[in-house]
Amino acid sequence: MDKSPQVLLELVERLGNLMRAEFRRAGADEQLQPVHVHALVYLARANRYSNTPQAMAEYLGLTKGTMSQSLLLLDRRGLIERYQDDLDRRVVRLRLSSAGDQFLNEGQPQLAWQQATRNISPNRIRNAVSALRETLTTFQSDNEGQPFGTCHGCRHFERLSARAYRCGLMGDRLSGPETRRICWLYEEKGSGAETDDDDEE
Amino acid sequence: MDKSPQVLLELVERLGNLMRAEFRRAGADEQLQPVHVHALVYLARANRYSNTPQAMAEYLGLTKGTMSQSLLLLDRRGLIERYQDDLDRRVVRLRLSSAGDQFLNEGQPQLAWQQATRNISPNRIRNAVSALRETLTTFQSDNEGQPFGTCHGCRHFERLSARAYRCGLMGDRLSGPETRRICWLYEEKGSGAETDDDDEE
DNA sequence: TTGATACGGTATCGACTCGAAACCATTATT
DNA sequence: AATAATGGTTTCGAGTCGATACCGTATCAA
Repeated sequence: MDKSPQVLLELVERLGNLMRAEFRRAGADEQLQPVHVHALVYLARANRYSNTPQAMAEYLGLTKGTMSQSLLLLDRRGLIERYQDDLDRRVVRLRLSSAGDQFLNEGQPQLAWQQATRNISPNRIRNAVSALRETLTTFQSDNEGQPFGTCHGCRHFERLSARAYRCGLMGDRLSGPETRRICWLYEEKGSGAETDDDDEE
Repeated sequence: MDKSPQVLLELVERLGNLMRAEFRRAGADEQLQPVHVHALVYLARANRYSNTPQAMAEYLGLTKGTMSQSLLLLDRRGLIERYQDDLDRRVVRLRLSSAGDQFLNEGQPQLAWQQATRNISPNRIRNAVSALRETLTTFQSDNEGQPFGTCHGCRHFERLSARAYRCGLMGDRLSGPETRRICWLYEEKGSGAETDDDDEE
């Protein structure tokens, strides 16, 4: 019996804790809690379908009520902007304000992590990524959570031409950069979880 | 420029969040917050030098004040026991009560994780462990955090004979199982962080 | 058209987290 | 013996978080 999975869990948790502490530090100037920083980071990475309170709550593992609270605070602080969706007027859409954008660029919450991985070869990192990604997928399909992936590897992704893409589920055309953002509607392509080296280019 | 480190960070955080949610679920019956469950898990793994509020706070990334609160709660719920150290009467020592032990065995907070890693080969897990461990070490030496390792790989570890061990720092003899518990006083052996396959046997 | 129902989001409540700072014993230093 | 350092506790206030009730909009069925 191998105890490595246990050890891996310990490491993920520990690193997660440290990053949370790091986020706490990064948000201290602006009086932000770690979860707020995390929300901003998410928002900076989310695509057009995923910038709603609901998707965000799902991603961060919070209830919509709690999420609403946090968004209220971020709005008060002027770090995000809320606006109504034209098609469905129940839906609120979110975007970083320029202040929020600036906060992320200046505070660099993820810098400490970049530093921490500096000694590890890209190859080893990629391997770790692939292993953890698989773990995540398994975990989520066990617990019917939302997947949250990028177009690359999504079953709805369609390539129209060399540089034109499209989401088959929503029917929209997508720009190249947009295909690399986090999407709520992501669904694994094949049935078997075949992930060989599907990082990103 | 490779974005893998960024992706790795995202994964670690996401998995960390999910495990936190899992801990929340596991503790719901007993009205425990995730951090309480985590504290119990830590206590079950800590060695004789590391079962104090201070070490625990360090490990979980909390201040001693906050830790004191959580311990109060766990004590009230009868999941841990506190007793005084004989040598230094300022020091409080902690142990799982039988109820706490039972909670961990029944609730199996880590089971979901075990499940999630079932499809990944031991070898890939070991590689991921090694990469993350190195990241952790670098991160900690960047931020002067406590290392928290096991005897294996610690500079104070001494092997007296085939089956007898000793901590050179504290001068105590250690049983085999005890050398595999988490220790607060851990210090990396060499100067270069050479970790090839130093998991555990 | 008109309900009934589902859905996205907000408001309120209570238990709890968390850092900061003050505080209390005990131990170490001088 | 006085002073400082150390391990823990207490207190405070802002905020998290799930649960629940609630509001407005959309969808579905007659």
